[in-house]
Amino acid sequence: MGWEMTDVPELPEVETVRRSLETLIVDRTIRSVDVHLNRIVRSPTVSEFCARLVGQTVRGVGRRGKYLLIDLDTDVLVSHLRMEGRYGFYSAYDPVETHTHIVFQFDGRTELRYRDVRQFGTMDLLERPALHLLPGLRDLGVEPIEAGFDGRYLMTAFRRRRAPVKAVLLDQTVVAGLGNIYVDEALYRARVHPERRAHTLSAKDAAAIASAVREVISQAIEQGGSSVKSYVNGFGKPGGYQFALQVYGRTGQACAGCGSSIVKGRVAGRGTHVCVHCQRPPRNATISRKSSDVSPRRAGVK
DNA sequence: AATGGCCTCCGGACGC
DNA sequence: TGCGTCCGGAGGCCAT
Repeated sequence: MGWEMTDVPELPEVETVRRSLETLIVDRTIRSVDVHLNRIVRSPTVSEFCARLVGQTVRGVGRRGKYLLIDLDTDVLVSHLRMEGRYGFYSAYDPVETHTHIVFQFDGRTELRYRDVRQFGTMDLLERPALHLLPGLRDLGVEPIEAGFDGRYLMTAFRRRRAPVKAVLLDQTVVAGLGNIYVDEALYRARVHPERRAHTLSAKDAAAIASAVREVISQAIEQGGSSVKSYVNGFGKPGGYQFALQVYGRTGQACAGCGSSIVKGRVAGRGTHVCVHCQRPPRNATISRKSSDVSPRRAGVK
């Protein structure tokens, strides 16, 4: 696993976790719950969280955007991995790894463990009818790989937004589940510079972005995502999509299309990877050909 | 009122 | 080695 990448679970990685969990925990009954780090549990109180979970059986595992939805008898456990949350399925005798914050014990000496180095992940336990009230989950926009997400939909969102297109694509109320990696990848494939103001984009740009998003996300799902960190040990194979990445993490390397160097800068407060030759910078762009002449900090030479 | 941008949470990685 | 800085998803806050 020497090719483990430092990245954050986005839709494809969460979907990969969902599929793994589905095979591992559906039909299992929770016998006890240990919470070692209270901050992960946002609602209800930690004691109620544990008490209500005990005795419930997992009926299914869903996903909406980057949220995992663990369906129980009467409740739904809503889990967001944020930066580095991950699940693992273990024997109760397996040594407990560092940063293990929550443990769900099942029958037969098996456990689902939640680990999270950054401690940013969250869990909420809600009764099923209250699911649509949870802030964040409640406000999500369309799923990028479902009907309704297309150039026209994006154009409607773009028209009223003056922010950089990257910021709009990262806005979960517009599209659910995109994060830094796949936005950079999709914009590269659509040949749109991330600093373009959304409202200046043409319908053609919006259509190109929509199809690039769909393509990147569906291919990443097929490959099991590109985040090794979010896999479920033993089952979900490590993702393979990192080998398909064209710009993310390739600072200083050659663009596959034109051979010029991939440049890294900052847009919407995020590290942003661009081929300034294939993605024409708008006027006043901070990531432009000029800035690309300044030597990159590190060429990822292998 | 809605929008955009900045700050916060945290600790590992990295630079000096 | 030791210390400071950086990084980021989403929620909170504030200015416009």
